Amino acid sequence: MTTPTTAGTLRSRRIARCRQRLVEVALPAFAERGYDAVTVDWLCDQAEVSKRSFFRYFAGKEDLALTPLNDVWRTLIAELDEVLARRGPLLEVVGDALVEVVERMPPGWERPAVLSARLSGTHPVVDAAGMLVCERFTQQVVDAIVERLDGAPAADLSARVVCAIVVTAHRAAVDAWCSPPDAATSASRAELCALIRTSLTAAPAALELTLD
Amino acid sequence: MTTPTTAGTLRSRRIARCRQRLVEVALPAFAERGYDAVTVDWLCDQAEVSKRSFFRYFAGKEDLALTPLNDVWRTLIAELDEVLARRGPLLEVVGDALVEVVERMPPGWERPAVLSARLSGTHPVVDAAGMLVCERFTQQVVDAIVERLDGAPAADLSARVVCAIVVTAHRAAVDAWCSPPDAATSASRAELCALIRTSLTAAPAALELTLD
DNA sequence: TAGCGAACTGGCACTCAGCGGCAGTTGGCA
DNA sequence: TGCCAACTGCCGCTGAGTGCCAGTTCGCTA
Repeated sequence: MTTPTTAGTLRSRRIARCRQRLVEVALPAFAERGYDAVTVDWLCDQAEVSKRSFFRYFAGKEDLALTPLNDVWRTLIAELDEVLARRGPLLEVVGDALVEVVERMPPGWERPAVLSARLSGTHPVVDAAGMLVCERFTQQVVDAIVERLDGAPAADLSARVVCAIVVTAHRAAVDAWCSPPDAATSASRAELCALIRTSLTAAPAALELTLD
Repeated sequence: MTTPTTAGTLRSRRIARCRQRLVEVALPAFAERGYDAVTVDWLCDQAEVSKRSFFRYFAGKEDLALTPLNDVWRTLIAELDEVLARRGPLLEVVGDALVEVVERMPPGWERPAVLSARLSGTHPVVDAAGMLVCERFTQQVVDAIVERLDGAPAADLSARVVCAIVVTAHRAAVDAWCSPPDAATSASRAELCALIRTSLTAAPAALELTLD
């Protein structure tokens, strides 16, 4: 679903399968019975994984709930070096890279992603965990940019602001994407990519927004 | 510290004093012995408040840890109607309002605020809780703006982006403000306000940041 | 292809955050 | 003065997350 099960050693594939099994059990369960009503113990029972292992695979219950969405950011982080080697306005470079990563998510990613996004919208605890991952992403970008544009004044702040805009555009796009009632079955990733692109291009105009 | 103890009914003043006592005990303890090492039970013991009441006064341990910083956002939220009645670019309006709120925080606010900010920098759990409050702020602004500029295209997204920039500028300013080793005793609120203003005016230039 | 070492695993018991229920208290107000 | 509603403390519970350790499984090397 979120990690191809056909690469690496036997061991790492087994882990990937376990993680995947947990995600597959968890997200529909969260949607049907409620996030709080589904306990980690129950999930472990269902997926036949010990609780101890659960916390080796996931940083916590929220991490599990956000796996599909977080995978996007984690992939982006992993590819940062390559991304930041490109030329052009940072906002475009990062924004484009984000869209590309979404386009490359494994087949079948959409359905859990929608469930994950909805959970994030309704459960602040989950939402917060998602923001944390975005924050980690921002930190990486800032570090890389500061090192790269060593002398530039306020490169640090600029990088932060750019990331904030990208993250905001992404959030807005995902919100819109997952809200139609039939999104879980019909939302396409092309749609999401289009939404992200629209938000990204519309974002700079926000600075002109004036009251009265 | 964070709420004047001289207003409202006897009852509400008692509550305010309890909250304050807890904050006063907690923040230094977190700083000295570590956030995780200080348990809620211990804090309740020290402040002579039952655990049950603790969770009536605070949304959780992180909420307590962030009280000084969160108070800023909560005040801003409370005054939103008045703030959004002003004229001018939204970014300026909201940014200015934020600075004004900081300026009006009660005397002695600085020291716990610094401790709070440091905690937020070192403990992701705390940081996440802080972002959640900012998110709540953003949501309020978005709702108000959408209602106000009913017809405007993408008013929703624009409001989000503006808030994201304000929040980012604030974060950057607070980071810089609390990092000198002697900040806990010497950091002044004028300094913080200046930092926020600088970040806010520098932020729009981020859109121009270009690689190579 | 045997076997060694490292990495992983499950199980158990534990800590701690946070909540629900309830009976007792307190303060606001008529 | 006395009533009512809001608040309080206490008890016990659930569930997330961790530390420990002995057992196993896999990958690698000879």
